[in-house]
Amino acid sequence: MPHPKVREDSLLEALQGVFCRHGFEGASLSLIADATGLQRASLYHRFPDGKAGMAVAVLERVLATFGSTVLAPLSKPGDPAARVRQTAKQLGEFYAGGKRSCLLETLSLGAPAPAVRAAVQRALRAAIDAFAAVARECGASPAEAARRAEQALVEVQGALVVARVSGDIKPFERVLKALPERITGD
Amino acid sequence: MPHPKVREDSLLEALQGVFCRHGFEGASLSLIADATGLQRASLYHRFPDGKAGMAVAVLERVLATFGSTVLAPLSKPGDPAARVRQTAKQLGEFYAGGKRSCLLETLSLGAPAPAVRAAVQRALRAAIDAFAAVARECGASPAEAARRAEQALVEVQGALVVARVSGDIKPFERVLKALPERITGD
DNA sequence: GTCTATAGCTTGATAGAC
DNA sequence: GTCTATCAAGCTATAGAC
Repeated sequence: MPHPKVREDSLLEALQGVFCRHGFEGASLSLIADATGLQRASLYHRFPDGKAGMAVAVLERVLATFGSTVLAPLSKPGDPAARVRQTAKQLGEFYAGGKRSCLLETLSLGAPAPAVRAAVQRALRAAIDAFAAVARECGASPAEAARRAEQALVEVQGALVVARVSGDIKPFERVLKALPERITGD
Repeated sequence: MPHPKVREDSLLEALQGVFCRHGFEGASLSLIADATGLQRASLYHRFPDGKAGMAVAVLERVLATFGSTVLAPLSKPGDPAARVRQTAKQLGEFYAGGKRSCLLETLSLGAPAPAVRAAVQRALRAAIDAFAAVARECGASPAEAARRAEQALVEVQGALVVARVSGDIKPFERVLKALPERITGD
């Protein structure tokens, strides 16, 4: 593809926005066409598997960028607490300070295609594993590390939902601030 | 209405299930008709405002039953911690042990009608206020009580999302177990 | 690689018989 | 109060020109 009208990256970014705001069933192709600037037929050329293929592609790209930006500090050397603080900061940017919903939530609603479900689960697993690895470094047992990582994910997801419903991002900010101690165990 | 084919209560219960699983945009009238056993036209007779009216009716009914069962222990006399424990137990049943999503989450996705948005916000506010009142009884300042109540809601919502994505209800069970100390402050 | 055009179905909602 | 029948508009997806 020498001259795509819309580059892969901005295409996926626009797709992400729509899936983020409307979920899988709510993301109609008209909405997607408007957001991407491509016609329906062009979208099917880029994503032969249709809407499900678009969702999987978005999830895979998010998993990649999420890993290389948000989760990257977690697997670097240095003080664990400082690394988690850095990741908390990245999380704040990734979710636009709490104003953006998480694809794992929005794309898991309804009856998504099996490929979408699987991609969502992979992404959640990756995030949990990354947090758990840091907790282990802090001396937690495997079971305890998993518990802390899951709790961290629970709080982030919950804060995003509460923020969407209430319009109040303060709970999200508090969750991010408390994130390091949730992982290190104080 | 002397002889409705489907009684108001079971009608709303079926509606709740569909909105719960699919959200507002994903809950099509065909899905709703199948779940309720009524034809589309009959649904419009019962809910002249259409799908938005159905969602609001479900939210109002849930707010009522939620208040009279789940939140009721919170406003009774007696040991605050014991009352929150009772509410945690009720929460577990209300959300089917973590296998059922929360309407506040599913109905806030997409671009719901203003009336739906408002009903969702009212319900969230009622839950937060009920928890905050107990926290105040335990000696928390208004600001601290609000913080604890919001944190409790955040954890419940987050655990339900994680449970839906991963199929693992253990984080939800842990959240319920920790709920009393979240409110009382230990 | 993108487009216009269209197929075929489903959507939310209404009209009117019973 | 529920139904069948229907509407216009929306939907996902495809065909084929450029």
